Amino acid sequence: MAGKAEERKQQLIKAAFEAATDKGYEHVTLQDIADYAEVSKGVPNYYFKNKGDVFAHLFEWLTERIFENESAAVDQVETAPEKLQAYLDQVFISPEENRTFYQLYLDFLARIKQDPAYQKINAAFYEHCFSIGRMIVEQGVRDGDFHVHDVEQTAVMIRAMIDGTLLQWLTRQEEDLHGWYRTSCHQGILRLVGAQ
Amino acid sequence: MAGKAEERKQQLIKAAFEAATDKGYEHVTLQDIADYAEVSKGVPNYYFKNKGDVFAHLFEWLTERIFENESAAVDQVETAPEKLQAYLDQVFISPEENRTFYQLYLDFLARIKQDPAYQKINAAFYEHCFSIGRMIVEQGVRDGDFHVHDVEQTAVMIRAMIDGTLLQWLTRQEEDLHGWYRTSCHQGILRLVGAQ
DNA sequence: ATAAATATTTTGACCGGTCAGTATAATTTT
DNA sequence: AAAATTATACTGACCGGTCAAAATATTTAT
Repeated sequence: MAGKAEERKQQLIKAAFEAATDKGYEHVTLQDIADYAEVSKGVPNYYFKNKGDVFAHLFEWLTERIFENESAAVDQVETAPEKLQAYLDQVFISPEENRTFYQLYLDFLARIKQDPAYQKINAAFYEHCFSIGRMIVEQGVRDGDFHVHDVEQTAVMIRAMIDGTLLQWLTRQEEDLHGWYRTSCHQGILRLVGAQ
Repeated sequence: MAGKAEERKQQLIKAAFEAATDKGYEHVTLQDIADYAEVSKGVPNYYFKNKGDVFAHLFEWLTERIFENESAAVDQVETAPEKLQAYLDQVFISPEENRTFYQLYLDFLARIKQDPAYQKINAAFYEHCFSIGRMIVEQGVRDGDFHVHDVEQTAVMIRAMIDGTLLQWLTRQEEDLHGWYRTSCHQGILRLVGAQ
């Protein structure tokens, strides 16, 4: 059945994710993916065009999952400042959880230039992120909590702030900075949106 | 001579840089480096421990060059707002020049986790960047142009803003966004530093 | 219901090719 | 000539992708 094949694909994507978090994206071989999924070497090639195709699907899965988590977090509170807080709490959910996800995301970012498929997936992810930011800013302006000239620009800058902060936190492997980066990012964004 | 060996190393690093901008970091082989330097295959291994060592030196060279350019730009003007402007003009100097440098930088960032040597080089680069930001913010506060509570935090957030913006611009390969990102980043930072 | 036929999925050996690193020979420099 | 440098050939490991055969599931025929 088609459902069965889809399940297998999901299993392989999950295996690729685990292999990548263990060994680092670039060192993952088709054999690794098969091993982690507990199937034989030929299986990944049976369900996917090639290795890159597996990773493209993983990238898609990863960005969709990040977006869904962020989106769900924002939806659970009412006011714009609360939504912003919830958004950032989700982005900086915990050092352990963040690290695997965003390290892998960074691996993909570095390869976007080479692969149009990655580019497309990332464009969709950005659009999703911008939509969260736009929604929060619009509501904040409407409620008089925020003050901005250009909602779209602000939404884009909010994501730039988040990505830049996460990037720094990831690449400075110093201890304990996680909480500091979360509050710094929060305060920075509050300034971006002209909160009082 | 020691100077001669240093020159050769520089030639090889330059070759690695050109090969990487042409073919993409991950596809560069030792043979490529030799070819671009117009020497034979054995030479890179004679002057460097191994391939990773060549790239570590390239990373160092790259980040130092970025920092020097930014630093020089800032030094050419007087006031804090002017320095900020000059800083960003240098960061967003032109789509073509930026793209090769920052694409390669992004490649390195993705590999920091795997390689302590890369991590160290990047830590030094960040420290340099923060020092530029700190200096501008301190002067701005002193002159009454800027208003911030925490200079250090602001310096770090300025770089996060820059990196996040560059990252977005790089990965959204849409045309013409370069100028828009420059002004957006500028306006965002002006809010971060409490200008007006 | 059972057997036979067919379709799908899985296996793992294998191939072609790449590449980092090595060893040694040739060349240049001192 | 001795040392340093460069050129070239080679090695061994690795890996992506293929494929024929085996195993399993599904359908059809009796």
